[in-house]
Amino acid sequence: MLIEDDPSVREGLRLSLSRHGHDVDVARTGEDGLKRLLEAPADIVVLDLMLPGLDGFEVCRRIRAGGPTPIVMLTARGDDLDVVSGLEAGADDYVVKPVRPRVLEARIRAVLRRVGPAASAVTAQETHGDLVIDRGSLTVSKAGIPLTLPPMELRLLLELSAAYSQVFSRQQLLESVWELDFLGDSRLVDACVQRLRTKIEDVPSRPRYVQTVRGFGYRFGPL
Amino acid sequence: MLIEDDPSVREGLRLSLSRHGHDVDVARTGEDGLKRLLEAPADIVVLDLMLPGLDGFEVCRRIRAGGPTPIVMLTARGDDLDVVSGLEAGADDYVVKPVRPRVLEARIRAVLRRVGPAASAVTAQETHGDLVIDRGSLTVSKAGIPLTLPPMELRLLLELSAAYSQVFSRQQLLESVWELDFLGDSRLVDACVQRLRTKIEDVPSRPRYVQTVRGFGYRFGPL
DNA sequence: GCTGACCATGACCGGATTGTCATGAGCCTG
DNA sequence: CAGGCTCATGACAATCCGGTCATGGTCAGC
Repeated sequence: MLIEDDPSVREGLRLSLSRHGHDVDVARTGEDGLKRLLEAPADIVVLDLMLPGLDGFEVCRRIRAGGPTPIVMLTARGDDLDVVSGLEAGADDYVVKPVRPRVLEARIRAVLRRVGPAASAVTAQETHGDLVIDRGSLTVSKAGIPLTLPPMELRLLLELSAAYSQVFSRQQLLESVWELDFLGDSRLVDACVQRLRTKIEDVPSRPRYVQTVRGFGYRFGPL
Repeated sequence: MLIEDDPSVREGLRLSLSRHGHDVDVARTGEDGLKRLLEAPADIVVLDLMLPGLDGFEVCRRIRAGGPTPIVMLTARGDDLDVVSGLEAGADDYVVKPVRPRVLEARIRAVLRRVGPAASAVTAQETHGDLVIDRGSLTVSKAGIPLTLPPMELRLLLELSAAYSQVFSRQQLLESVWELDFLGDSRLVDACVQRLRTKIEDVPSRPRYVQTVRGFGYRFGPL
């Protein structure tokens, strides 16, 4: 995943990385990058620091909070201080622009070589505020306290959170979570959502995670 | 382990690294460094490229051949080509002199952070609380007392503990542990888990090691 | 061939979970 | 402002699920 706002740099690097055999996904902003990473985790992230909107450091910290995905920072600022703070924000390497594609490629390989074997063993977990969802161990914890969710509620949560901010109709959820194709109306989903909310929300009537979209269905994510 | 021939650079870096809490061993030549690494393996090697005698690249390759010890290259030559060949020789990072101690420190930390968890996984022996699993000798002991586990229970334990905290469905376990592809339901896995628990758990009804994930399967690891 | 350990299977039980329903609150629309 | 639709809430009984046990089969070692 390449997160870079400058179109010429972006396309140049994308081309070069593709040529070296990488399957490259690109994002223009930090928000966009984070969103995509939730949907499709990447093996490594190349992250520009100077981004519109969310700051590169912040993006780095959030990626790091969400999992062990390695990060190579890419920036025009080569101050010692910048390098140090970049690495301390959780980056695995820090490369100063202008960068030759060959060098970036070599550094990416060095990081991937190191990470490679371990990466698969580490569980993928997402963090949303004080809610942590670990898809490997199928555990959910809130503010550090582990929750034990019943199967259906857990499946519902996994399904919703996998597609962050996407709206699901009840019909869709009945099919994907319950594997039923139900004809007609059912309040089944409502009931499950409700039970889930009592466990993961602070104030179930003012949900922060599972939102109701009146007339359509439900959605995972903040307002 | 710091391998550097220039006395002033060597002492400067040694001081700075010590101050940051590292236990630094130094060597003046590549031969010397390699010899010492055999006697006392280091957590990481900082390696100057311009060495008398054995060439830095060669040293790097030999260290790499000997094990997964991470290497940070340190050199005055900052050509793109040098960087690329240094990384391809197996270095984890490549730093160009003159280097600020803080920057080197930050880069060392970044490499160690990444390597840390993997390095300890090298041994064939895992310890989980008072339970020790040795994959080499296929022995398991609890609180120092060796246990003799029947084949199936042992295989189950090895399989589950290999992917720490990962959830396995009964179906998956039947395939990976029993090498059956069973259609439909069977209490086989449950029964084996139960027998295993009576041996490795203090309180089988409150397991610390093999957890039930209701509706999904089993998992090795704490809640 | 005998013996004992180990393994697979099925039945059963208790408790957690779930789907349904009735009721009431909340929100748009006319 | 009232009506109607949508959703939240709480209760309840049927169901599902996993733990436990008893039984019989298989295998290795003696």
